[in-house]
Order: sequence, then structure tokens, then C-alpha cells
Amino acid sequence: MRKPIYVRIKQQIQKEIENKKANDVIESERLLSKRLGASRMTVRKSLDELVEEGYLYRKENVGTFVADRSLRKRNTSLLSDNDANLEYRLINFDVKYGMKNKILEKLNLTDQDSFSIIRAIRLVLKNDKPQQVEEFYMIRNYINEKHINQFDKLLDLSQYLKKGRMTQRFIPTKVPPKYAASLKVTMDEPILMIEGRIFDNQGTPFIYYRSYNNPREKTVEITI
Amino acid sequence: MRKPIYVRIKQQIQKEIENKKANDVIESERLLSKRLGASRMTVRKSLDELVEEGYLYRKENVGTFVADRSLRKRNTSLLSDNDANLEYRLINFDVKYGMKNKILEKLNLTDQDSFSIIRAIRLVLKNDKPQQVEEFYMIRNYINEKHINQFDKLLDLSQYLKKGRMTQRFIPTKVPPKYAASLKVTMDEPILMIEGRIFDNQGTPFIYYRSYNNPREKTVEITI
DNA sequence: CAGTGGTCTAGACCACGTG
DNA sequence: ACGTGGTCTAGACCACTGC
Repeated sequence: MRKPIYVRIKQQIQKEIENKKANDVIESERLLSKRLGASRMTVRKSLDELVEEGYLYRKENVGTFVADRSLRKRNTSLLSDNDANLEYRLINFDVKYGMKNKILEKLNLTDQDSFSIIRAIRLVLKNDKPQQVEEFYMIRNYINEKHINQFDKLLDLSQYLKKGRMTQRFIPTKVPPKYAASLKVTMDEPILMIEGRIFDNQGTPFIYYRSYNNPREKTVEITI
Repeated sequence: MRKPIYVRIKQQIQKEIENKKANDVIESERLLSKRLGASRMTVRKSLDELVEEGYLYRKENVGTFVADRSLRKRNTSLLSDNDANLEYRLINFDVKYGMKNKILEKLNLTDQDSFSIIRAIRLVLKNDKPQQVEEFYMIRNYINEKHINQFDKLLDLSQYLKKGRMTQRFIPTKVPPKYAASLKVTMDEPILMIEGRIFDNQGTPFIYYRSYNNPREKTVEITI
């Protein structure tokens, strides 16, 4: 399927507002419609999405304005930080047919079921400082086989969110001894563990992950 | 302004799917349009919102289906838990013209500015068990004067989110001594503090809050 | 008064999944 | 082949703001 017009227009507007200051007014919907050669409803669909994502805001009967950059949505910041300074160091990768019961429960599986699970564990660093350790457990037949050998694609969770939903839990705890050294955190220090699951539309979980965050280095923040 | 048609239709559909099971198919957009007497685009707008909020999901070229209840969006669950069992106990309420610098910084204020800040602190209980302590700091001239004496309305943050945005930080820490007794938590136990700010469209913060969550009682979870 | 965003209509064509 | 969701059009009226 070729790219819809409203996506092209959305990207076009996104590009144009990069040069504008926060709270600058942009062209009216009718002008954009004329200039970009699309109906007003199509332009509106583009604007709707940009408003939803925090790029723009509207004042009724007045106009559409550029939003402050800090207000753009980042509700998946925990994992898909688009930060060029991040380095990922794989600690463990395997495909298993069994798994600890604690993990199976999270994926609504029992050891009677037939399944195989991809497990990946990685350390995330920023400017050589350890940020977090992430553990992923993914049910294999939900995963695109082509991605299994490309960790960056495999572990980019945003792709799975498009067609499903995610829950995240925030749990204060102590660092697991096995990760204390990697994270350079003392055993007694309280750290933040984030436990997440990704569900398909039917409500079946197919990815479970945990991340242990170094409180000295990483602030977990979301914008909604 | 009277209620738009798409809102009425949205509520209607919302009511109708309460009686359906997860993954049941609903009527097609064209049928809904005919039955409810609105154009297909209007029906679609209602459905779009219900999909966005996790009530429904669509399969291209196939149909629209009822989503699993657990997948409905709850990204503000931290505060506006619509849970009937919750009890709120006000600990402190005042309106001040000065405030600790740490708080002022969060609201982008200095003590040179002219302002007054509403401070409210409350304990949240569920079945008599302490869940969390919440501290709110709100710049007064952003707040509807009528609400100031109605704490439930004043502290319902969802109203402020409609026309602005919120950031939340998750910080593992130890319980502040002054709240240890209220929360029935020992001083050494790691607890989860959530720090949030609400911004207007211009990017100016006008509410700052903190919540200290009892890890034994309360699980902080969001669904996106 | 002119212009804005918000809503709404009655069509249309497309690609695709399922029977 | 038929029905579905996804996209798109070219209008329209409304309530409201700011000049």
C-alpha cells in the first residue's frame, strides 16, 4: 500500500515546524489545505495526530500553535530512547523450550504448553556509564523470524506496540546480586525495576520484560 | 455548545459493548452509520476514539472487535484511580505566598515572582490500608476558584490534562520519616516516589505533585 | 465582520480477507 | 464476489475570537 496523503502532509508539517519557536502560530487549516493540495479533512487528520503527539496545540476559534518541545509525548521512553549516545551490550541470548515458572506465568503459559521463548539480556550504557539492565522474554512465534539475528530490530519494542498494548509496573527494590557489578550499584541501594508486558489485541501477552535502572544515572520519565 | 453527535455515538457504543465478550465482532461502520443515523465519518470518529482508548480494536478488511477489558488505557492510574474503595484523608491544606525553593524551581518560579500556591497533602487508603501519601502544589491563578473548597474536584488531575500535558518521574527512595507512620512502612524499606508536573500548552508548569507509594499495598501500573 | 477551529454529510475509490 | 476497514473529497453550518 502506498503512503497515504495525510502521512506525507504530517511529515511535511513536522519538518516545517522544526524551524519555528514554541507558541508560534502556523497556517490555518484552510490555507494548509490549499497550499498542500488536499482537502481540509485530510489536513485535519495530519494535525490531529501532531496534536495528539504533542507537536502542536490548538486554541479554538483562534489557531494552531507550535508546542514546546519538552511536551512531546514520550510514553515509551523507558525502552526506545532515541538517544544516539546509548550503547547496548548483549549479556545473554538464547532460545529455550522451558523457563522458570515465574516467567511462564507472566506470559500465561504452563510447562504443559508447547512453545519456545527467546531470551535476551542486555546492559545499556550512556557515555560508558551503566544505565540499566534489561531482560526480555518473547514468545517465538509472535516474532518476525527475520529479526531474530538482528538484536536492534528484535528489541525495538515500538513495533509491537502498534498492533497491541503494553502495561508497565514500577517496583522499588534492591539490585539483584548478579547485576550489581554491571550497574555499579551497591547492594543496599534502592533501585527501580520496571516490569512490562506486551499483549496482542486478543489480550494474550507475548513479551515480558524487566529492567533494572541505575538510580544514580537514569531518571525514568514519561510524558502523556 | 451542545454535545456533538460523535460523543453521543461513542457513549452509545461504549454502553453496547459492555454486554459483549472480548474479541466479539461489532457491527460494521456502514451498518452503525445506518442504524444510528449518522454519516460513516462521524461513526468512524467515535470508533477511532474507542480504539485509541483500548475499548475496541480493528482488523483491516475484516471488522471491529471488542478488546479485552484489561487492555483499556490507564495511563493516569496513579492519581485518578476510579476505585470506589478508595478513601482520602486530608492531612494538610493551605494557600501560601512563599514556598521552599525546591518546590518553586519545579514550578519555574523564584521568590521574586508574585504568586500564591495551594498546597494539599492527603493520605489515600483502600479498605483501611494506607496506599500512598500525595503532596500537591498548584499555582492558584491556574485553578478554578470554585473548586478550591472542594478537594475532590480540586485534586482530580484529569481535568487539567485535557488542555495540557503531564510528565511523571519514577524514583526509588526511602520513606520520608514524617510519612513512615501514616504509610505503616519501616524506615529502611525502599518505596516508590512519583514526581509529576502538569504544564499548560505554552510549556509552563502549574501543578507539581509527589506521591509516596506503599510498596506492600500498591502496585503502580500504567497501560498505554 | 472576517477568520478560526469543531463538527458533519454523502458520496467515492482502494486493497484486501473470507466465504 | 462481497463486505470490510482505510483514505479522501468538496462542500456545509456552527460558535466563537479578535479586530
